[in-house]
Amino acid sequence: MNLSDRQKLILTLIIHEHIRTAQPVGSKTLVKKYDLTMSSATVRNEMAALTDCGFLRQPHTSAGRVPTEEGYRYFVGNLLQKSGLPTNTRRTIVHQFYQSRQDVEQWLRLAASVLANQSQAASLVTAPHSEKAIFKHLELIATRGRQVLMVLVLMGGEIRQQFITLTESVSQERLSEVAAQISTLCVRCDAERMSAIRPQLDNLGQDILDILLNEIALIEGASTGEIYLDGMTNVLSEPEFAESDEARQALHVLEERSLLENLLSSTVMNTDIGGIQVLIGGEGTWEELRQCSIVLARYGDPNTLTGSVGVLGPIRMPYDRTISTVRFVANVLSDLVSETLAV
Amino acid sequence: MNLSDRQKLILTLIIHEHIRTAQPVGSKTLVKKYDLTMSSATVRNEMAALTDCGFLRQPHTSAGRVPTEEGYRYFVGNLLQKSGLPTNTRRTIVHQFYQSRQDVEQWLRLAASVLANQSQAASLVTAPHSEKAIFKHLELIATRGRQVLMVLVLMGGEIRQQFITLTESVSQERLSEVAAQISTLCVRCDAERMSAIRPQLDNLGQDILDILLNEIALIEGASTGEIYLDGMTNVLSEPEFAESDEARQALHVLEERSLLENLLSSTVMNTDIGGIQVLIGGEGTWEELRQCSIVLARYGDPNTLTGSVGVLGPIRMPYDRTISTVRFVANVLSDLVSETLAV
DNA sequence: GTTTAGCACTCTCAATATGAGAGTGCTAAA
DNA sequence: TTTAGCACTCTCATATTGAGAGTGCTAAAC
Repeated sequence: MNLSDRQKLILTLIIHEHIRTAQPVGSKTLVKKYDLTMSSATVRNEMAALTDCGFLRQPHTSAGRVPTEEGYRYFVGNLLQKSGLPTNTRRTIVHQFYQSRQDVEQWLRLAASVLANQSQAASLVTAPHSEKAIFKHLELIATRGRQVLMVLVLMGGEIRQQFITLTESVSQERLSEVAAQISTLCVRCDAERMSAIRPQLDNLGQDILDILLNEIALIEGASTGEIYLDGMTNVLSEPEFAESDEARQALHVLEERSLLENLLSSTVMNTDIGGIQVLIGGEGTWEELRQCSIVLARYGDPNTLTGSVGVLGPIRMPYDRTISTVRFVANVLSDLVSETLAV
Repeated sequence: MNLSDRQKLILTLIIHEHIRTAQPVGSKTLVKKYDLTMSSATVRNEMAALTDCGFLRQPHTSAGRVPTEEGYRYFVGNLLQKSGLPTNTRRTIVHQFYQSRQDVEQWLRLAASVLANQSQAASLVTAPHSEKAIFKHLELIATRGRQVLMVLVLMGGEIRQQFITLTESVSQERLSEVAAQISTLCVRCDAERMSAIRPQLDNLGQDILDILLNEIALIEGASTGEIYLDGMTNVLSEPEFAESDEARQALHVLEERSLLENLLSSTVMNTDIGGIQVLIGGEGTWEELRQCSIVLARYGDPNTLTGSVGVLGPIRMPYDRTISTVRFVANVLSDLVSETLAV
């Protein structure tokens, strides 16, 4: 679909105005508010053309125009010029990370919080996760009787803890010995090479290794790391969600882990690090997100650790600002990951 | 305030009916629906009396009656007979815990999920936390350059991980040695006794110990363990929250960690393990929760590890069922804690 | 002394009507 | 190609109305 420059301008202005007011935009209003050099009739003609293209829509015969999903898509794809985040905003964000404790969990929480506040929408951040788990360290801590706390550290800082029950009670010394042995033999190994060292272990060691491998299989099976959410209530204050239960449905997608993982794996996975994916109105697939748009990015290191960051808000969302923010936060996290977690 | 048996009956029925329908209850309806042996006029007289007591309220002159917060409080305090959860419901819940992985995080997540589903409201669960941190084990893992991953395990299974930056690069062997030394010397010690062993350590050990003590102070300073939420969207489907932003405000209390911690510390802390606290309509203090009730319980071991479980829903909540569920889940968690985490 | 039937009264809510306002599309002139 | 002008359409806020539900009061019945 080829639009004239004037049509592009008008589409942009309508979207801009609609995002501001959440109301249908009329030709007269547009001319007045933006001091256009043409008359309202001209604008009306162009609006009619844009409506034919499927980029605008009239809620009813004599209302102004509202952008369609298609209109937003064209806008985001063709008319949006990359705008960076204001320098002082960037500075504020970086400052917050700099001030926080050096703890991955804190960083992710902070990232979610920053996104939610900056975009006044719901945000999600997933912990960095690698498809291939590489072993780093094992710790076994006796708790009581046959109960043992197993702490597993992967390259990249992912930590898993789990209680395991052994067939018989074992002393802490013995446990530490086995843990040290496995840690030494397996460091930097993947699951396959870890299996290979099984013969070198005694009975207890083999039992532990089996549990360990089982756990690693679970981690590799997970499509994403832990998920951090924030700003869910921001979405509820948008006028379009004032009374319908569209908001409930949308937030439900975030709350229900399995739905969210589905969504993430079907969209983010084919995004490059640094790239941005914008899902407008559920893209026909996600019925619950018909009223919402999602801006997603991946962060981390392409071949090893990656995670997702994103924002969920109403379709009527300030895309330029949101995209800049998501991109910036993704970059900050990428930097942090490569500085501290990289293999 | 002393009520006659008949008044108690009528109050109970009105609350019951109002919870079912979310509508004001009239005298005629009540007589018809519950086959009362008295006439509607009698009921009207009693209703007038209950209104004088402040237990009922008329939304407008010619509507039925609606229970006031005071009415709910009297009901919960005096009229609610302890009803256990149906046996098969209990069995289902226990079964779910039995099936889940042996992992505290999973248990808590599951507890939140069970509460949310059973009560069709929002739920919260805090991780078991002790006011006095007792050291159990330290692990130091070299990552890159001067960056070290510190893993701290407390008695009771609380685990903290943090990146620390040393003044100079240190080998993994050396780190393991220091970690083992501190672990051996400090096991079962509180912060004070840990400080006492400082002189026995070399320079590196002292640096690590300082960081460790700092971290422990942070943990002890936290009023609660990690918080797990679920079922936030359940609240949004209640009719009383259909369009106002009361729901937003209420959920905001859950989302904003600091608010929630405030709420928890000011209410749960004076509840015994096994006891139940019911907060109706914000109890005059929590403006944002005017339309909500919260049912809270503590679980764990009174002197060492405790956490909270609770449900947030509309004031118009089936208190008997909710209270039974919260109590039951709290008991299940208490059992799990004493079986696996106890010191 | 309670309880109840009867009745006038009140108030909400849904349905209906009305008119102002905003916006459109079309036509003819610039 | 653009624009002024105009008839037309549709929504939305407001007002009106009547049915329905519920109340409180009074006087009679138990």
